[in-house]
Amino acid sequence: MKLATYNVNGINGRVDVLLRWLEEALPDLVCLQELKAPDEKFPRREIERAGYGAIWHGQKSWNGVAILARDQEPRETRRGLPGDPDDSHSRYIEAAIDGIVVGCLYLPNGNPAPAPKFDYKLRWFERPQAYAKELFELEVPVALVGDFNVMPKNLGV
DNA sequence: ATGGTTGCAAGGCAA
Repeated sequence: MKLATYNVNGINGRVDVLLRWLEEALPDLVCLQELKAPDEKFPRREIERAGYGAIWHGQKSWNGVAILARDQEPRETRRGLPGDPDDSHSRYIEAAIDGIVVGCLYLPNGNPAPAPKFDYKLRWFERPQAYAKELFELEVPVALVGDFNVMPKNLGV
């Protein structure tokens, strides 16, 4: 299985490139971030025509995530992470496809640091970590994919 | 120290 992730920075501004890439790369599963479009403006038809089923969690102007599956419909298992009912950002969507649970994540950028936005990022980070433990305990195949906005170590810059 | 880019959407924000 070929699983890909792509921060599109605007699904409608990038849809031609996305379709060309789907045709060339033929990924089985695609996690998209930064749709920057509300649900009703997701280019469902174009993506269907390219041979992909899709689920999406959009938002006007910012954020927004989607999962595409080649020749099938992703079965949505969750939208939004547990732990904060007031979270209005569309940053997580999850589906079951071919016996795998696929989580598509777009973690806050958090720049600049230090600043309130960075604090927000660190707080937000707690929920995917807690939820990942829940998923792990299910002992089913899971792929958590997306734009984590994180580096493996401090470069000291 | 400043200017440098892009997308959304209609001015400024987020990245």
